[in-house]
Amino acid sequence: MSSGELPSSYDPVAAATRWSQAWAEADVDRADPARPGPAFSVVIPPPNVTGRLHMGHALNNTIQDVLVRYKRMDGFNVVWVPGTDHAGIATQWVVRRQLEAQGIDYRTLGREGFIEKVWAWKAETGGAIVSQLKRLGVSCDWSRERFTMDEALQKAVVEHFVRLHEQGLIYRAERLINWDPMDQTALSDLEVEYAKDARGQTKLEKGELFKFAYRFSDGSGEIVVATTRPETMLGDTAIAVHPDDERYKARIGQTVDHPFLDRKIPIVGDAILVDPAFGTGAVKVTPAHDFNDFAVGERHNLPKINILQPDGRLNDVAGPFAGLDRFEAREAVKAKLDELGLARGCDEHFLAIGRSQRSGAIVEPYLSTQWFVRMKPLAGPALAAVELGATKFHPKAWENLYYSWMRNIQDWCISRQLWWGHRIPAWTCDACGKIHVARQAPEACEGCGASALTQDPDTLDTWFSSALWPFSVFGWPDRTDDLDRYYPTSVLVTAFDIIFFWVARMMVAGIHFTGRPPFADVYIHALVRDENRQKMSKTKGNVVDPLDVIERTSADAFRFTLMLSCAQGRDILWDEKRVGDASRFVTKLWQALRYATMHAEGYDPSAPMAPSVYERWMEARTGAAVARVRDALDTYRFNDAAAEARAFVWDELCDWYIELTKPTLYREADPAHKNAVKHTLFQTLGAIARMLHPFMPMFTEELWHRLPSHAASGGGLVALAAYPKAEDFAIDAAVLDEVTWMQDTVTAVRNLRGEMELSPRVPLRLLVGDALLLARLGRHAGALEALAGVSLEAIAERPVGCATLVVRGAELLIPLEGVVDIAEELERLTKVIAKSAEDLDFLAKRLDNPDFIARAPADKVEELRDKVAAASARHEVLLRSQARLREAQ
RNA sequence: GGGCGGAUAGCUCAAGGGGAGAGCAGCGGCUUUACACGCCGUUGGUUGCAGGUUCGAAUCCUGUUCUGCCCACCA
Repeated sequence: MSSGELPSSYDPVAAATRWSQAWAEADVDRADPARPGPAFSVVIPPPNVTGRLHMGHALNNTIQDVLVRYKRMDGFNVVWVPGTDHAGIATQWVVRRQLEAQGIDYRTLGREGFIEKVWAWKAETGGAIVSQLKRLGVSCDWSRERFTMDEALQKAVVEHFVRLHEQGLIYRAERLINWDPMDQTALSDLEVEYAKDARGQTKLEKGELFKFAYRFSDGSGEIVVATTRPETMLGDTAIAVHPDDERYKARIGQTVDHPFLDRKIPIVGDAILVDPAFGTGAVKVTPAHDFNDFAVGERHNLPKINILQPDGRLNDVAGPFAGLDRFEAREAVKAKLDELGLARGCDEHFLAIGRSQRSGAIVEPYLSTQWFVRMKPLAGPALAAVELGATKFHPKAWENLYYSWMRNIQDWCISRQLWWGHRIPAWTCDACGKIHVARQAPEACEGCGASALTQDPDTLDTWFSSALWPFSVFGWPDRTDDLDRYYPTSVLVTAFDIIFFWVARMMVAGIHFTGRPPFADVYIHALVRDENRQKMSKTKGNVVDPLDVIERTSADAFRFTLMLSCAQGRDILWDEKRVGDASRFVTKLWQALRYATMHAEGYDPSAPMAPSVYERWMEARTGAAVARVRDALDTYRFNDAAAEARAFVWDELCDWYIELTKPTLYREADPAHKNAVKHTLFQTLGAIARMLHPFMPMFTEELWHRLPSHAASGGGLVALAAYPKAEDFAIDAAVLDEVTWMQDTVTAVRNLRGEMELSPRVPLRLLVGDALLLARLGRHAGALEALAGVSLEAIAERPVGCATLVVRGAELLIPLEGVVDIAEELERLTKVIAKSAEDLDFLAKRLDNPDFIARAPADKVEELRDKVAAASARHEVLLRSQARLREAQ
């Protein structure tokens, strides 16, 4: 591209298409295990195939892209695997609703027919999130895109299931599980959520505690129980009391009659379940419909009577109530008890009600035969991996959450009564009922030899396949070059809300199947909330669409905003205004480039260069900035990295260096010096393009190619250029000191102008008495003229009526005749002196403290002595000036 | 009922034992030949509160208040 005349503003839309094409042509994203360099591998947290890009995705993927681009430029063999998750329940729902909208009941299609519809839907709209991701400018290796229902990944899931089963870690059992009566499927404990009250604090909902009496079979009175779910009394098989409760102790072993059903119910003593102080101290026990009661049933060998159908209606066991919905039945049972004179009142009560994460239906504890993973033995090594530091969380505080979950882990219910998902690799013999778990459908029953076997109709929890993601995407269970080269992965970037669902389960599966934890680092990032600290959600209507933001601004500005906001351990409060800040930064940098290109003419990288102290200063500052940005990136402090880079560009390059180049570039000057100035400008901008590329990939590519030095430096894409290293830049302490001194002088003059409200147009003279000082300052005459509007002059004798500046203990005078009157300067000086006295006092007091001298480290004492000396000298100079000024008055 | 964060300028956040910083907002100057999406200068803080440790505390310890979150089977 020709560098010619630069447009006055950056065109993000053109840049996006131009550079994403260029990257694709150059195979920038493409990973090749055969290439050299240490591996840096990342697997994307696969978004749901039903998903649309939201702020969380944008943040999550920008972070990964920053890391991936940084490491790629830094010589690593990088792979970033993208993909999507089949999201069993969510996807089945979406397609089901779509069919319903066309008047089709999905069940009429049959299993095969429905699944075909899902695949058709996926082919048509399922890739939306992928193309949305691309607009962020992320550099995933799209040739490796995976879907958790891909054939290869299905094979991995089968292997996962079969091996765990062989090892006795997967079992089938009748248990009380969480049942969603709306979707009619089992759920894991994690998929059950509890409502939050207005404050979002507690999760109790208003309900009632209904009391009713059971009459003893022998007619010797009644016992009153309290319940929040009266309808479950149809499944009661015991009444529990505390064994030490004097009221009921003697009743243990006796029975009561069920009022509607032909059933005698025993009184049992159970110290674990019963709190004598709560309710009536007697608890009805329904082992088939309550987790606590189930445990009581196990302890006392009680029958478990299921009163529900899968759809939440009562079954035949419920006798007169059969066919009623569970909530209708509740009222009917209460009415009936009342009618029989057994109701004993009702108290208001607050309780936790579990709802399905997906459907929102109130979850029912339900007796059912399902598949489970025995988690305890699997959790041990996964726990140890973090404890021993083989996998590290950033920020570290999240390890606590991981530990607490892993240490109290329960068995995982993995079967789902859904059609869409990984089918369970288990077959039941039609003849004898024997169950076969196998990689392929068995030819014949191992028990009776019959050939008719039926595959388990259920599918697996989506997370059962996600758990394999870090190695299934590389070809596991086969041994592949990818697996050798890229597993374990380097870092997992995700939000805290799926630490249990996903991170913990990947740790478990990864260690169990490969012997190694799946990632070295886990970076947990923040949630993006709205400006009122509310979670973004469709129902609240406060969702900000990342694509809208990109359209209004640019992907580069958007990404930079996210990174500037990305402080560890804090949520991000979204404020569109901040994208404006980032856009201004893009513009600022663009303008700096414009300035550089304006002066490109005559630049010759092979011609002689005569750099001044300012060129060497710029180089040194660049090296320091590179070091700071690298350090921040290496420790996942993205906000610091972005802020350091911005401060460097704005405060050092633009506000100082570019201004310092003007006297040289706009006037006649030594050609070798001019050449060096241009060289430094281009070099610095080139370093900035590379430094910022991970944050703003398209803009920096544009910048890189527009640099007049681009062709000369060999061309190529910045995406493939080397990330700058601090050691590439010479850092000379004397140079830094010299320029800082000049800057202090300029700032002192500007400060005076500000205080005096003197326009920069008003020329001032800067008088120096000391010949040595004058010689030194003389080297910066051009800078002082350009930046502070002062001309240097030697004086033999101090003129009357001068403003005084003290820079590094030296007195500089500015004659005020005809500019401001002496009284005004006296007033200013008095303020300055007051401050100076305060400073000196503060420092001297500390030095006067004998304890400080005695106990503080020697270097701190020395440091303070120097400070006191400097402050004291400055103060003296100021006082003398004041005295002289008073005389002059 | 357990556990984990957070509280610093008007706002959003830095500083993790040595005179509290940035961006935005505010105020006062600048139509300076890259940029008014700009430049220069500048106001603003008893670091939630109360104790303690230390020569020295925003920083470490104890308590406390507010605030956000996670886990848990109280009928």
